[in-house]
Amino acid sequence: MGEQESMEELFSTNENELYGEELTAKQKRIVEAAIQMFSEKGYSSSSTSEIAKRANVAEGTIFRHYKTKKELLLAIVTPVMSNLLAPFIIRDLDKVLSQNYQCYEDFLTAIVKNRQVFIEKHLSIVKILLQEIPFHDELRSQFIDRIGKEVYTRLEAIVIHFQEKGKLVEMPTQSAVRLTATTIGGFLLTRYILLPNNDWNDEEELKTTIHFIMNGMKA
Amino acid sequence: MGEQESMEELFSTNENELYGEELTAKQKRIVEAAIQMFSEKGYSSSSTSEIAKRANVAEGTIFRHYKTKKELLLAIVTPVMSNLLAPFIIRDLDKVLSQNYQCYEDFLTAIVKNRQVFIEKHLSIVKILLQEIPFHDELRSQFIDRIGKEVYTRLEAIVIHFQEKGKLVEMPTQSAVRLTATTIGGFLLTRYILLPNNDWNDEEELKTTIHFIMNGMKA
Amino acid sequence: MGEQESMEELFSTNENELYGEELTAKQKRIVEAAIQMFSEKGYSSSSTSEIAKRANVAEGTIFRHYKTKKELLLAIVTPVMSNLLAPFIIRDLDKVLSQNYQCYEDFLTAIVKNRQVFIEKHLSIVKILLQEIPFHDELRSQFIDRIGKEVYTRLEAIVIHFQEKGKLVEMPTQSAVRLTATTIGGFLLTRYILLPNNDWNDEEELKTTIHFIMNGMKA
Amino acid sequence: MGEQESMEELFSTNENELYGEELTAKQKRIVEAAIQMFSEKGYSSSSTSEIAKRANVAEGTIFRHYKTKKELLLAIVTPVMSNLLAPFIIRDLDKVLSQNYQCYEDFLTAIVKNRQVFIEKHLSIVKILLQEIPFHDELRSQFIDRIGKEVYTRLEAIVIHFQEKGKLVEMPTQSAVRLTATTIGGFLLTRYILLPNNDWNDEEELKTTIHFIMNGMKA
DNA sequence: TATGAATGAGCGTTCATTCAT
DNA sequence: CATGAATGAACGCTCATTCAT
Repeated sequence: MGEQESMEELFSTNENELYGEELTAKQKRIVEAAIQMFSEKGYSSSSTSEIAKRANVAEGTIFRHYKTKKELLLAIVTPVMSNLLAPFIIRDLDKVLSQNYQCYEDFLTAIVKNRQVFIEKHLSIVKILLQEIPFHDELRSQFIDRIGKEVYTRLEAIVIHFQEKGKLVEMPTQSAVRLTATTIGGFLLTRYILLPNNDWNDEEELKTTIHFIMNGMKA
Repeated sequence: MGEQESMEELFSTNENELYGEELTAKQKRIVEAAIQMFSEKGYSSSSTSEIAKRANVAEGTIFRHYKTKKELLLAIVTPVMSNLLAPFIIRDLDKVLSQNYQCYEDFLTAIVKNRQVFIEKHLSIVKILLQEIPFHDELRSQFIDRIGKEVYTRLEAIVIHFQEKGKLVEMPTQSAVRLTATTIGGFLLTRYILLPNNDWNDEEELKTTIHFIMNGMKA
Repeated sequence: MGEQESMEELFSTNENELYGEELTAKQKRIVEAAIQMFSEKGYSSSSTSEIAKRANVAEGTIFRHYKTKKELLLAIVTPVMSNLLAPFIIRDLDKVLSQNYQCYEDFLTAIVKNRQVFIEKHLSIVKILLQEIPFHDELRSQFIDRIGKEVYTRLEAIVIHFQEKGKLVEMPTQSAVRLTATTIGGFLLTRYILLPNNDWNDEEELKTTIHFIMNGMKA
Repeated sequence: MGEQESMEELFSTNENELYGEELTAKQKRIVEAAIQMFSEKGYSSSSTSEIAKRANVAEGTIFRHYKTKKELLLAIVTPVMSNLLAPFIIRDLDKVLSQNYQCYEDFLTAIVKNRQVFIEKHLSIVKILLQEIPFHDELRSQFIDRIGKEVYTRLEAIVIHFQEKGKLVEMPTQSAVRLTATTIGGFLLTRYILLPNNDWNDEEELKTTIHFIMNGMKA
């Protein structure tokens, strides 16, 4: 109970502050219009003129706040990217590791649930991020170098932890990490991007997915 | 043994014939230049004038062969899409099902290996396909309706087959299918799109992945 | 005398307001350049890029004010079309009819003089209008349905009026109208379009033309 | 009677020979397709590629027979232009003049009827000619200098002839010519170009028109 | 700070014409 | 003689960005 709570806390992100209070009303409208357009038609097929129209703002106003169209993209996408995998980067992650086996399942469950809330809230932006990562070096390097690697390191630590306890099959750590990550990632991708229109029983589905991972990694 | 061979045959695609012999030399150069550009900068950030330049062809020549830029995209991407998941659509898939447990692993192994060859050969196009599916209704509906659903039906048949034999945990069929599909899909995505620069031991990795699925789905 | 004056008033058009005051300086230059080009080389042989050059304006500027090249054409041509035959549509035309025979000649004289002033002022545009009517449904239907038919009705009323007074030969009304209209129209066409370079004695020519009509329609 | 006949002969044009026998089957199809397109959408909005398509001929074939698109236009339009006013240029026109007053009406009637047949046969080409004359110096100068002036001279001779006989009002010859020419021209223009869809009683209408001219020119 | 008119480079596409087959 | 692939200039139009107000 107390554990649950503390974990929830652990991974919580104050989403209200993705973009700070410093955004003016017009800026907010610009950002919202841009998110809408970018996710609908893609970044490079969206025109600043239509963004301005949807935001009910003069075209020049966009460029007062964001020097270029690309800067607007980055302003939208980087905070989400930073926060998306934030829970894995938290310092006291280690504490979690010191807990017992059941808690590993709980840990996975909690983290996935938490990320689902986050993704649901920022689904459009997540889509934009996935779309644009391949074409913008800043995004890609930030994602891979800063975020991907950190997450990998954390997950590696977890896996080693459980492998040492003899609870996980002897497989290359890298594979174990990848299997966990891609299973969860695959689930989230399917759930929110590929087949969002299926009628998902989220509770059930999550349980199954975690079970599948645990089973798969067992000896 | 003989089985292996026949299966290999079963799933083989004559990649040389993705685009028939009917392509002229210039057409080939156009298609190649377009593939290069689309995968580098994305479809809508690629200009027909630069494609022409790279193909060493007059811009008008592109439009003699493809009425529009979009038609060029589709000409590149649809054959790959059709063939990508073709092995799952083969009629005598059912025969495979009548075989024993070990053969299921073999079946998965064979199919993944085969798809790896295909993907490696057409990696750029696969990337383009993934990028553009969200923005082109023709692509999306073709992918989901015609291909996705067929594959799902086949995989469902396989899963039910093994569930009936009592070899698979009692989980919702849909989940079982999704877990298999997303695990393999997740592996391929990671292997070729997200982290292609890792130094992968493909043989080992595949074995682990299959094992993981089999384990995960066991009771 | 006083009558003459009031009639002159009756048919006067404030040509200064063909295009309202709302046109900016650049817009005026665009419109003028377009009129020049369209009348010189025809609408579809005039390029927006050369119009821009002649107007000393960036090409994009044209499209800020007129969504398409065709919209530019219509913006130029429709006000002239509306005003060209406007005098025939005036409500109190009937009053004119209640006057005596001499006044009919005066009426024709006044109307033709008035239209000559208008045509001289907008000659280029009238040429464009005549050229483009066959190829633009909006123009043709507007000209025939809205304007042509109204004018016809008015002229018909006049002719019937004088036929009832026994002053005109018994001919099919339609023919009488056509003869009047085509005689005047033929004169204007010859005067301004076909042989504008003849040295015309306008005063004399008009008198002769009216006399010709009056004579021709007499019993 | 014999007179009538000889006049009919006088003005007859062997329309079959507008374009000589030397046209190959493909050339005929090209010319026909071009006439269709030019009159539908105008010369400069018609593309050689669509003309080729409609003629069921390769695009290159057009340029084998006509060096340029413009040459094709001229090949279509000049024979019609030459023949359109041909009757006025005939040498023995003078003979006609030596005849009496009734014959003048007959003369006008015969000439108009004859030209109606010609126009009906080549209506599309006449339309093209009218459209394109303002934009092609060759056409305009040929029309004005060679044809217009000749016709004018002939008509002038006729008018002077009748004025000398005291049968026509003393008006400037130029005006008299113009009135005749524009009345007939105005009729033909209205009949075939402006309001071809009215249900015309050609016989009646022609009689009225001629009467109108005769009346108008009487003292 | 916010505007929106103005820009001119660049877009996808069409064009009349050429020429090897 | 006929073809149609190839051309590259020119087309109408859109774009991200600038800047005077």
